[in-house]
Amino acid sequence: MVRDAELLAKDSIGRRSDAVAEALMRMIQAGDLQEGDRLPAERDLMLRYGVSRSAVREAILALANRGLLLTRLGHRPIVCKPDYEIAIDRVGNLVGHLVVERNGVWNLFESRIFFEAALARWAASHAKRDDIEELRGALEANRLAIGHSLPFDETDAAFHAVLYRIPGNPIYPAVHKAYVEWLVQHWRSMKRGADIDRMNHAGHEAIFEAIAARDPDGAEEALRRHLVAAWEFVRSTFASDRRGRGQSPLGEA
Amino acid sequence: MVRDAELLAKDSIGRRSDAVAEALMRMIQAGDLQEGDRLPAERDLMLRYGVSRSAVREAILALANRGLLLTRLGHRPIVCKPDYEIAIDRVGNLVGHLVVERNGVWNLFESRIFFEAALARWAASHAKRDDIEELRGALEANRLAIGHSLPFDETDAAFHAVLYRIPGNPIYPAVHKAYVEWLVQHWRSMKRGADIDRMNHAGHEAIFEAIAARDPDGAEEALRRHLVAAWEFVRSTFASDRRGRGQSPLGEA
DNA sequence: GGCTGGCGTTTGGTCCGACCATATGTTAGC
DNA sequence: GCTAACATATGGTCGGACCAAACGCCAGCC
Repeated sequence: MVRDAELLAKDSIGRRSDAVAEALMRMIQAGDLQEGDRLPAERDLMLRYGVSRSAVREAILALANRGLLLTRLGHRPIVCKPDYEIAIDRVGNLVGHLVVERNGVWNLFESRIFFEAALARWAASHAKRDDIEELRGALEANRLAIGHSLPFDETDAAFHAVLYRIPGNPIYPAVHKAYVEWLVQHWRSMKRGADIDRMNHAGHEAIFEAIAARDPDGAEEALRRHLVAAWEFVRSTFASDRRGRGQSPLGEA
Repeated sequence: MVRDAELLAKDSIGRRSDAVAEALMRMIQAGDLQEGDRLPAERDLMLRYGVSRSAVREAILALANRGLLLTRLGHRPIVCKPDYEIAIDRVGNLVGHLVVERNGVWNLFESRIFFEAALARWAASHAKRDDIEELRGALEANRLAIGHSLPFDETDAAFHAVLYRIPGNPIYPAVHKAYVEWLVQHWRSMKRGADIDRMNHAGHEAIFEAIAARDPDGAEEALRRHLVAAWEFVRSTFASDRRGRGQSPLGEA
């Protein structure tokens, strides 16, 4: 029994469960608990730290809420080092609350336009030949899916995903995934025809052409046009949230 | 007693506490519980929903972890609608885990350079006269703080903050706050002289001049130079995390 | 011998009742 | 009228009990 060695500081002022959670977090960060390892059982921990099971449970719950642990009934909790996607996932439910407020969805979408415009510019300046080919492939797949809503949406997202992947920073694909998840709810259940698909595909094509032509300004403008058009088409689906005031994503030009 | 009306679905499959949490969340989202309102007492809720106090507590804890409730000992929990800052705050502790891994800090900083470069470009294209004046004021305050580490850092952050504020999207200032919080730990306790301050101020000045001159390309390049220089100066402070492979933020030019 | 089924063990999920610590409101005493 | 002690409300902790899902072991069957 390592009880004495791992005793909690008795003078800690906060909740016991916080102290336990911190102790566990230190163990994880220090590497005593590797990713995939199973945590000691609740009843063991309560002996080890000299607290009740309630405190242990609340600590485990807190870490699970932060994505550091994965709990299943009947299983010991599993240590689960979070990646950027999980990190953004955790904040996802909060975003759900934020977007209900005035302009919430627009703010979110505007940030996407802003970020993605910068990505398009970057791609036009720095994309390697392989990147361009990948983009071309995604564009072609998108073209073939015209008229089939579900596959079109998937290839649509895949095309944009390439843009997020090109800079090589693992944070960006996670951001993209977050945008897709948070925004997709707002144009679900939309009946649309192949003409809309064609419009979007044309937008993708213009973006691709500008990037392939190494034209940053053109790439950014094409992307802004594409996303703004998509927004204009879709914003009728939620009457409660309008663009309202705010600068146009296309600028004053 | 409204017990019957608010009974939980008995056929719910997950944990009881999750069901309670969801019920509370719906009440918050529906506006039955306004921001600042106090939640019913735990003992009331356990009667209302017909579950034990443990379940109620775990539900409250989960919502508190997500930032929807603010709990104090002896007080009833207070409903606390999260803003973007809180949302990003919640994900903050996770980032602490992420940056310890290889290139973690660099990935984070690179994303900041990327985002802020786009902000500089935007400012050069769209900043209003008031925005420019605000930027000029921040620059001047920064100049006056040269040689005084703490005030200089503050005015430094304030200068950059103006860039995040100019587009008018409330998400961006929250992102800036997050960057500052996450990255500041990595160049804390750095002894530096006024010459370093002068270098950073010169960087700010170059950014301001380009924005004031309505030169997007120049603004972006000045900002990249400034941040990359700051990075190069600071990265010696943590030997375990290097830039490693990855494209230069200045491009191949 | 190998697969399969059942049974006991482990372990998380829930409940109950009690007590403690802190904050607030109330009242008795000066 | 002000202050201090008391009562009340409320979250935090505890210990024990039981339930349900998952796992592991072992016997029995093909």
